[in-house]
Amino acid sequence: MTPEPRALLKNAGMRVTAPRLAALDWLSTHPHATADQVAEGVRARLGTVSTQAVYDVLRACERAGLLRRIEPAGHPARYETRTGDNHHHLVCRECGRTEDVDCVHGAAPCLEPSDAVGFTVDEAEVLFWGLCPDCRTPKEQTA
Amino acid sequence: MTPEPRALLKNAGMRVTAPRLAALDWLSTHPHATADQVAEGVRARLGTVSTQAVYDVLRACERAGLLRRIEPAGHPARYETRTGDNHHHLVCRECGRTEDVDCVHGAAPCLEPSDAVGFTVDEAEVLFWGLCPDCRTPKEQTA
DNA sequence: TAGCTTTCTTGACTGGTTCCAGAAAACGTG
DNA sequence: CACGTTTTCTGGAACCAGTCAAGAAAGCTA
Repeated sequence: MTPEPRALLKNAGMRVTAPRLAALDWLSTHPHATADQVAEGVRARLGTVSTQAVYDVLRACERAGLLRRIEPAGHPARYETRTGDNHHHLVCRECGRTEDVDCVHGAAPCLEPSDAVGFTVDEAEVLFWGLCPDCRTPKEQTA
Repeated sequence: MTPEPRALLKNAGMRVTAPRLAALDWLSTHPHATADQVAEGVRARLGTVSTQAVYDVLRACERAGLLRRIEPAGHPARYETRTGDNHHHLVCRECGRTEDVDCVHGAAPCLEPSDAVGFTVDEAEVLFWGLCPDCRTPKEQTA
């Protein structure tokens, strides 16, 4: 996956810009990063990049299906390059650390609500909430 | 459910205040309302109530287990009096309208992640995303 | 490389929510 | 039912992630 950021962008009919390459590249090695973290990673490679540019890049790539965005309640959004499979996530209530969880029930999990009351459902999102090993320790975290 | 707001508060060891009663009462007939909507409902009954008071009431009741809070990505939080059973939700991407969905797989659904990588999981949240009947019509919504 | 289009920069701004201080009210007692 | 204590309410400022706006600077096509 993420065979080549440059190729991914071209295939999606998007312009190949330095911030986009840097963001995709960095996310491929740092999954589940926040916009802020992506900005840092991109800046470490390119120098100055505006916050706005980072948000634009992330949104453009998300719309093109190159990135998937996860928005755990109470935490800033996170991004990952693993798209296509609707895998699930494990989120730490404390620090927001996010990990992948493969689907429990085969490929398409609880994808079908028992009663959609007229809704057109296009996605089932499953989030597992808990504490990561670091935050479970009795130390006094930010709480 | 919501047998008696007053009794619920007492049982939880909480003080019985007018805003709390009004909020609980209003939510019992208007599930999945936002904080703003609760504020309106409460004010319609009591007159002036500060926004802060509403948030405090909601948070206090949430902590006491009297209310459950749902935070769909990109939409303000919503509250409901139906607690205890970990039922799921159907959310409209457009307007944020939220409906209950009973668990597909018996009582506890996909509650067990296949691999928790050291996390202590305490909740599995399932959100079904789609469009509600009103937003699915070909009209030009906010898109 | 001319030229159009898309993307980046800068900076101000928003909405939802929380924090803070002080004032007011509700509770449990006697 | 007056008391002191505890808790909540008020009003305003602050917060954060994320967005909007204008213009400048790049990328892509010819």
